[in-house]
Amino acid sequence: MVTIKDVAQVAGVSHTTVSLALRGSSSITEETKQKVLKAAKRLNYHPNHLARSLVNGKTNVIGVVANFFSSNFEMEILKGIEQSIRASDENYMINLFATLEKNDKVLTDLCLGRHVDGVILLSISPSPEVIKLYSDNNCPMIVVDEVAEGAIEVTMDNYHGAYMATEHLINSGRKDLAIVLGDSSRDELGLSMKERKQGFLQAIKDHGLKFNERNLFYIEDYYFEEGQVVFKRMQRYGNTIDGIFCAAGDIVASGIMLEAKNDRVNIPRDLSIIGYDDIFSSAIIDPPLSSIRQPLFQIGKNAYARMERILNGTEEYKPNKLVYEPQLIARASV
Amino acid sequence: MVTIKDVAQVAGVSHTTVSLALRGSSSITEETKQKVLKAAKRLNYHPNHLARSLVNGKTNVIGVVANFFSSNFEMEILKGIEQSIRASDENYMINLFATLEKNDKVLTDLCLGRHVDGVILLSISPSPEVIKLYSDNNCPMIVVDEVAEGAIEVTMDNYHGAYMATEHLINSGRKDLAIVLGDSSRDELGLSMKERKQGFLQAIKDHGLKFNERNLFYIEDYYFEEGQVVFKRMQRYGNTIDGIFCAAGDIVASGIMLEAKNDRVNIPRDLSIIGYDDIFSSAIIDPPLSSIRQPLFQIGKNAYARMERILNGTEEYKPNKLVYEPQLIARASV
DNA sequence: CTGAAAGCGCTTACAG
DNA sequence: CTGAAAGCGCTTACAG
Repeated sequence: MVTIKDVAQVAGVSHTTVSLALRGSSSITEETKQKVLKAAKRLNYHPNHLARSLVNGKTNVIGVVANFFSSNFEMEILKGIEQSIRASDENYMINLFATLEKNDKVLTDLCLGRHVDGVILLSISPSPEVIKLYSDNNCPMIVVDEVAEGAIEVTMDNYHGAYMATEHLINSGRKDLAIVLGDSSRDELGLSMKERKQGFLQAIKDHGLKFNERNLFYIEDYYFEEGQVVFKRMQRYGNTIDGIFCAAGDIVASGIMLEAKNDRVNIPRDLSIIGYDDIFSSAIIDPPLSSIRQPLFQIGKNAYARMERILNGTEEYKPNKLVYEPQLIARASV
Repeated sequence: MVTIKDVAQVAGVSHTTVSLALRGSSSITEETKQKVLKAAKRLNYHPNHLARSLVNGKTNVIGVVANFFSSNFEMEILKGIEQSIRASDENYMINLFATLEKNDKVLTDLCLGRHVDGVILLSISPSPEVIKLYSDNNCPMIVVDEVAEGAIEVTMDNYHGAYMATEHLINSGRKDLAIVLGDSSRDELGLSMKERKQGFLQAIKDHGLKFNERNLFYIEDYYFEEGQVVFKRMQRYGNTIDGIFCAAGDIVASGIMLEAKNDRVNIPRDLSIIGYDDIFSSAIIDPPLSSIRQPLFQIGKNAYARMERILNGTEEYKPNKLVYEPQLIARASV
């Protein structure tokens, strides 16, 4: 392994000079600088990032933490982050951490173990202790889609989205509504699901309808197949459901639709359904699926750009809240 | 920031002892060990990973490099990797690097800058120099979906997949076939696209048909919308195309189908189409899209598990080749 | 303009 | 069983 000392030896200077020259210090002659650069090139020298970070106190990596990265929500946000990285000429690395349980442990280690300069959490809810830890350690934290008093909170108006979706069902004459919620944390509903449930219930109430608790369904992993299972569960008792708000998203909604089709249930004649996320396929399935669109790409893009500005000192780190608005996309499934 | 010395002071021992105790050295009394653990806990001590890695010479991170992570191919592989991580009790971190150009630069820096202990490349083709660099530095490299003589190569039989797809079209009576290729590298076709093209042409030849060069189409970003554009391009000249092999994947194929529908072209009566990847929505769009399925999830799972075994010494790192077989999923679009 | 020294926070022989 | 010392590869005052 070639180190700064090897370069120094070849260039015939001290390793201090190499360090200075390599980072373009103005106190180095153009001549010695060239010597150093040439030697570095010849030896194919690359600074050891660990050593550098250890003394600098910064790692140049931004951590992105989520329960998983393989679902549509995370994927769209990642797309935005990627685009932002490309548009920038800074050089932060993105470190993805998938963590199902023990969030606090991972987050604590990320910060205190000096793995990252800042973090972006996706649908992860940090405890107040962790938030304080980050704040005490000057490690900026942007939390997307969850509550995090004391950090930068970026949320979508899920209440409003759900309200619109539900109203859309009601306006088309549906009366016996069901809701499908996603519950990946396995103990408590995440922020967005909580809000969607509230929006759904409120819309029902505001329109003088009643909600039957039996019409509350849960899925866990946001898989297509879970939608199929949910539909079967719906059929178990004398089913009078005529409208489904699939708050768990379009993929699950698609599964419900396929099973409904197999079961000769005509959508939207016998049953209306609306999803969430407006994924690309929703426009081309049969019938096209109504949905609620969220600006996930933008959110990812902005979150990264902001983190970058905070880390390079262009913007001050100041905990606050930012809410994005969803949009109803009405299609033939309702 | 609390360091090992702070813990030592509180525990009333030397920092050496702390280091030993924390990692469960057998040469430490149970008593002092407890003292140390208590002190560490009280101070909320977390070892600085940078310092630790610097002296260990290993980082405990595995780099996953791709052009982007937001497409279906990468997503499915990521799913597999995630599952593998969860099934394991080792503690490697996954570092995702998205890099459009200058692959070699990134890869060199990853290795020489000691960012990672090993890398998994997705559809990224490393130069022979880089492969040698990794090998010289004892940094294992697994390359998925590309050529990499001297590293572990994991590929899918794209030639065979394309051949099956094309034959499927031909068997249903199609004669004037088109192919849509993805070309994200912007200079040379990637391995899988090259192979798919060959399989396609060979099948045509083997069945005594002819290929019209005009029927060769390219897209760049694997976007749904590009499929729509491609279909419009197909319509430009007196179109006699009656079968499309969308080697660029199901998302693009879906775009083609939507545009065809809008144009009152009946699938499969007037036009057959088959995609690649068998994404979840292919089963529910109208009509259901034939496709070629690849075991991406398995590939991701196995690649990670293997890397882990190599890094912890359970398996020897030995460059070789592994080929996975694709599977034809016939649906109504052909 | 350049170099010797100290230090970042850890681990690992080596004494005792 | 425990501690003093050296060292990982770098950067940053501080002299000269």
